[in-house]
Amino acid sequence: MPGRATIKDVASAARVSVKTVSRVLNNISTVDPVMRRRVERAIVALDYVPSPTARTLRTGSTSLIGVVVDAIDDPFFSALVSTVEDCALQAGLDVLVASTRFDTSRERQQLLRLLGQRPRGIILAPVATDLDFLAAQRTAVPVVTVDRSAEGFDSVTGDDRAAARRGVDHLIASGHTRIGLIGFDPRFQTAQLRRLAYEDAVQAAHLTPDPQLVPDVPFAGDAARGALHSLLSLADPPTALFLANARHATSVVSAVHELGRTDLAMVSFGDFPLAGALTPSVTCINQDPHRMGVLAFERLMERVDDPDLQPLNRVLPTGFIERSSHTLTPGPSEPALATAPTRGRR
Amino acid sequence: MPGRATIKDVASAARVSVKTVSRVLNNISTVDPVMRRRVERAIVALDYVPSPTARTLRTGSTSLIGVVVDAIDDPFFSALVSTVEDCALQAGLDVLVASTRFDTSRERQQLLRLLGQRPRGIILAPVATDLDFLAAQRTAVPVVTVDRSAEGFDSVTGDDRAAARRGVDHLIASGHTRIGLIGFDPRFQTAQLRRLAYEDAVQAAHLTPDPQLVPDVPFAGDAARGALHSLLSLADPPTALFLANARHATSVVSAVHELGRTDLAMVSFGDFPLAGALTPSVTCINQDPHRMGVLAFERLMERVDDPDLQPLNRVLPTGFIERSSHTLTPGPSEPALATAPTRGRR
DNA sequence: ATGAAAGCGCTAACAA
DNA sequence: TTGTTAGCGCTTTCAT
Repeated sequence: MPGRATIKDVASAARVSVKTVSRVLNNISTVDPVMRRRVERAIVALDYVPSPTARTLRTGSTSLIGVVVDAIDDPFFSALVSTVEDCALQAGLDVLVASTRFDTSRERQQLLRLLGQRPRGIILAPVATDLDFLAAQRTAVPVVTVDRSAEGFDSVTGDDRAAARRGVDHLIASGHTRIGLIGFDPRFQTAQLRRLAYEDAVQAAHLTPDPQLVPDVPFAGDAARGALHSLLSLADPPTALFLANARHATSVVSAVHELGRTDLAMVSFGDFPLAGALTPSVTCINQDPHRMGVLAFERLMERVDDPDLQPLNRVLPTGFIERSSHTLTPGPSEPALATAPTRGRR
Repeated sequence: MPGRATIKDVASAARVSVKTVSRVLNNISTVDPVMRRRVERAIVALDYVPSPTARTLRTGSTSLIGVVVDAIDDPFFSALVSTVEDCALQAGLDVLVASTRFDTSRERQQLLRLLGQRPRGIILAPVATDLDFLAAQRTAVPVVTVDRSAEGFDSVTGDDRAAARRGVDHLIASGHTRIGLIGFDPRFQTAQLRRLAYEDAVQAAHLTPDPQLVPDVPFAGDAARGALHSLLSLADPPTALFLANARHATSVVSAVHELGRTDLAMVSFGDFPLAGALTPSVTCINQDPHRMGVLAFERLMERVDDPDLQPLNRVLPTGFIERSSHTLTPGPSEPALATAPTRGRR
C-alpha cells in the first residue's frame, strides 16, 4: 500500500513543477504540449487522483449542496429530494441530505453540520422561524426554502391558503356543516395558512365555528389517529374531514377504514399514492414536489452566481383532483355500512 | 463581509493558542476549565464552525458516507436512506445521496463522483454485477450493498426466495392455478430470485408453467400497467397476481381498481402504505427497510474500523402480512362486482 | 497543561 | 510558458 500519489510525485516523475501539473489538471491552455504529455503519462503511471479536499481548502469552493427536509421518507419530500438530486447531477454537484424531524434544535444542528461542509448552497424546508444564524455574514450561504418560507430567504411554496380554501369549500358545497380539520400544528406556517383558509371558508358559509373541530396535531409522530378518535367521540361529531397534509391524511384514511367509517367525507391537502384506488377514492389538493424541486434548485444556482439578488418568494399554483370522497352526503347521522353511497367510479 | 472565522480568530479572541482551541474542539480532557470556558465563549461569539475540509486534509479522513440507491422516491429506499441518515447523525457523519435509476452507467458515474469526495464508506443498492473498479486498491473504500448482493462485498438483503415462495404458495393454497408474475426484470438479482421461487412453487403444486404469465417488466418506468393489460387479454388469463416489488405493486393495484377488476387475487412483495385500507386489502410480504438500513450502517462502520474483515452476507427474514387479497376464490370467470367477497376486516 | 511550528495537497500570486 | 513561494484551516510532533 504505497499511499496515494500526490501532485508532487507527479511533478517529480514528469520532471516539471507542481504548477505545471496543476495547469494540466485544470486544463489551462498555456501548457507546452510536450510537457503536458509528460505530465499525463506520469498521472497514469502513478494512478494519480487529485484531492478535492485540498482543492477545496485552497479555493474555498466545494461541489456540494445541502438539502434539509422534515423527513426523507415523507413521500412529498422524497420526491423533492429526488428531483433536486437529478438537477444536481446535471450541474455536477453532490447532494448532502439531512432531516429535521420537525425539531428546531435538530434543524439547527443539521444546518450547522452542513455549513461545516461549506456547501455551495442549501435547500431547506424550515422548521424554525428564526434562522438568523444562517444569514449571519460570517456564515452566509445561499439558501432557498421550500414548502414554507422564512423571512429574508428565497422561497418556493404552494398557494396554501387558496388551495385549502378550495378544498374546504368543496366539502361545504357537498352539504357538510360540521367539518373537522386534522393536521393543525400551530408551530408551522403551512398549517397556520391552511387553518386560516378553513376558517375563512367556515365563516363565508355562515357555519358555526367550533374549536373542538380543530384539534392540535403535532407534525411529528402519529397523533392524527388520536385526533380522529376524539373528533368522532364528540357529542356532535363532524361528517367531513379536511386533512391538512398528506402524511396525516394517510394515517387518517387507514384509521377510517379500520373503523369502517368510510361514510366520512374527506379532502386531503396533498395527493398520495393509491388515493384514487381507495373506496371511496380520496379527493386531493395536488402539490407538485418535482416542480418545486426544480424551481428551488434553479433559484439556488441563480443566487450562487449572484448573492445580492433580492429574496424572491415564488408561489406555485396547486392542482385539485376531484375524486369521490368529498361528495359524500351527510346522512341523518346513521353511519352507513362499510361501503359508502359512492360507487360509480369509472 | 469579514469572511468566516477560523481557528486562529478563535484563538486570539480567547487569548490562547490554536492548539488549545483544537483541544477543546476535539474534547481532549487535559484542558484547564478556565481556558476551555474562554474558548467556548469565543466560539459562540464568533459563530465559529470548524472546517471539515481542513481537518480532512490533515487527518486524511472525511465525515462523509455515501448512499446510492435505485431511486430516492421509492418508498422502500426512502425509508432506508432515512434510517441511514439517522444512524449517520448519531455517528457524526454526513450523508451524500445519489440515485442510479437502474442504469449501470449512471451508477458508475455516481460512484466515481462519490469516490472523489473520499467518503468513509458507501452503502449501495447495486445495479451492475461488475463493480471491480470499486475494489481497486488505490481507490478502495468500504462498501456494503443492500437489497442485492455483489461478489466480494458485504451485503444485507432479504430472504427473497423463501419469502416469495411463501407468497406464491398462499395464492396456490387459495385455489389459484393461473398465477401471473408482474415485476420480473431479468437484469436484477432480486427479481431473478423471486421468479425462481415462483417457479418452484408452480412446480411443487404441479401447475402448468406458462411463460406468458411472466412478462418482462423493466424496473424503470411504469411498465407494470402494460404488463397487467397483456396478462388480462390472454386467452386464459390469470386469476391471481404475484407482484414482485412494491413499486410495481402500487401501479398494478391502481390499474386494477381503475379497471374494476378487484376480483383478481394478489400478493405483493413489499408492504406499502394503505395496502390495508384498500378493498380488498392487499396481502404483503413485509420487508423491513429500517432494519436493513441499521444493519448496513453498522456493518459499514465495522468495516471502516477493520478493512480486512471477510465479506459477510447478511440475510434478513421477511414478515408476512396476511390481509385479504390472497384469499379471493377463483370463480367461474364472472368478475365479481367492485366490492369483493372479503369484508370482515375488523 | 500549553504553545510554536511544520505540513496535509492543492492553487494563486508573483517571478523568471 | 514555466517555476517558486506562500498560504487555505486544521492537527500533530516536539518543546516548554
